Amino acid sequence: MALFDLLGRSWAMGIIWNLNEGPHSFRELQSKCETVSPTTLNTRLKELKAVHLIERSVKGYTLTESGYELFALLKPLGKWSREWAQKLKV
Amino acid sequence: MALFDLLGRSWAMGIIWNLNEGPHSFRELQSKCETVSPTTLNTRLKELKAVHLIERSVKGYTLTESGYELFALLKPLGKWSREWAQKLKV
DNA sequence: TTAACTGCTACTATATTTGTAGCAGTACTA
DNA sequence: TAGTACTGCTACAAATATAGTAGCAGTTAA
Repeated sequence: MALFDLLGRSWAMGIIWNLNEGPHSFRELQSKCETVSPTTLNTRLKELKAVHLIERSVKGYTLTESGYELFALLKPLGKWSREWAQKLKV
Repeated sequence: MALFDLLGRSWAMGIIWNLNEGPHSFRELQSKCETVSPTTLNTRLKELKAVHLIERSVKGYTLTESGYELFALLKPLGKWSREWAQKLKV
């Protein structure tokens, strides 16, 4: 349940989702996650670093091996959510 | 991203996770999610009902068909998180 | 030296969550 | 009939999390 606690915080999954596309700088993440405040972004990044899901490299923030594993599990949610959104509209 | 916004709220995933085991009453959910306040629980239940992921039956709150689909996608996270927790301890 | 970046912090305002108490309804039992 | 014990849920204040804006200190390049 600790995972749900971690992921169930604002932008945690959004950050992981965006980092899958490759390394991103702090400001890049800020613009990708449009309404995230720098305060929250920094807090989330610290938390994700602390549990080794992301790390800082020269190129910016990147997913660790574990981070990629987690993304792989999250990925199907993307497709499902689009189908689910369709159903809701009807 | 609307899905991440919805799931990225406190206890949203915990509720879905617990409801997979079968119908639960309000008070049962409250005791399963130990530190959830009734205010938040009720808010979350309303939100999940609004998007038809859960519904109320005679036996209590239950997952809808969509809800079960979503749980199926979330399920692998349980196994993964245990392995991940192991790594962190080392 | 200046300009334009970078990651990040400080600060206040607003939103969310907690924690506790308790109400109104239903079912059962004495 | 009155009492007890449940139920889902609401009210309210305190604590916490997030947003939004401004700007600092550092690096890079002209």
